[in-house]
Amino acid sequence: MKLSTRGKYGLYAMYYLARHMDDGPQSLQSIASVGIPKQYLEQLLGNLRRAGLVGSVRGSQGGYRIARPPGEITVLDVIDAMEGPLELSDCMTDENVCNHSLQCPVRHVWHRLTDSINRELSGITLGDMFQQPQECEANEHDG
Amino acid sequence: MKLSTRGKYGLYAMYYLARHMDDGPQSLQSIASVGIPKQYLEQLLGNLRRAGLVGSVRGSQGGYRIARPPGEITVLDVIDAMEGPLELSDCMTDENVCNHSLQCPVRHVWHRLTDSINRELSGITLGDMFQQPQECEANEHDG
DNA sequence: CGATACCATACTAAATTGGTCGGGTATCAA
DNA sequence: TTGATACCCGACCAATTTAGTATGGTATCG
Repeated sequence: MKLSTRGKYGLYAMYYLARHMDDGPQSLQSIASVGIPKQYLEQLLGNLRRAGLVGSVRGSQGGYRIARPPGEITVLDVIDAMEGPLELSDCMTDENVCNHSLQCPVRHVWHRLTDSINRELSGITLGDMFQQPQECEANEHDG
Repeated sequence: MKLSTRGKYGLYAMYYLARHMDDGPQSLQSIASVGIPKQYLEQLLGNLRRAGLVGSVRGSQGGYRIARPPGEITVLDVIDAMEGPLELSDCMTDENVCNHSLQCPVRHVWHRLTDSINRELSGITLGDMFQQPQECEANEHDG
């Protein structure tokens, strides 16, 4: 069971924008400098923009900025935008995959797990992440 | 964010074996009858066997049986056996992916989420699942 | 010995992941 | 108006994973 790197990259990017929210629009180049492939990040920022989490300014001196205060954006918002909504199994959303859905004990477990994950992630905002003060690189450097 | 069907199938199989623990070894055929492709399930049961969650009896009249009482097997045991241990990101296990791992706010979020998931899943046993009494088919039928 | 049933490995098609590429469009500044 | 900057967008790609299939083997019972 793994998350894709999209969630991680998206969270890095949002955290970066949260920390630079008073510095004007941040270029893709500068956001990518934490260690994310630039053209890949561009796609990911498109998702964040369409989800309403960041705004963008085109043209020279343009870039991205966070759309709401860091305390009003949760980690769940970011992960949902990057990886799509949490759907542990088809039987959670597709009514006719299973003919006893509502009584299914497996489905019941999935439901509990879904709630638990959503509760945890919606309880952490980008602002909360500032409690852990250090910057972080997205991937390896030598040294 | 999705789980593979392996976790679901594995949980179906374990639940079935838990309910038939006093009926002697259950053949692959009979376990598969809840709606899991037989040869695929065979692989999955191999994982459960190697994880020590089920025992098998070869030969005629053989089959699989649950290795411990249902109250002593958690959903986490099953999911771990089927999908491998929960590893949300490489940076959780690989020390040199990120050079500021311990201070990384993203890593901190991943850590909280990992704990939350493991806590939830280890708090549910196969025995607990009997509280939801109905059998359930693993996939679609007509009707 | 032969039917039953588990064991093991290899193979496959389709989907997903983690990018890359190439060309567009908006904006600013000279 | 032109050119540089920088976002926008869809297509493409290799590698991996997923969800099975196929095939042959091995153990056990009767």
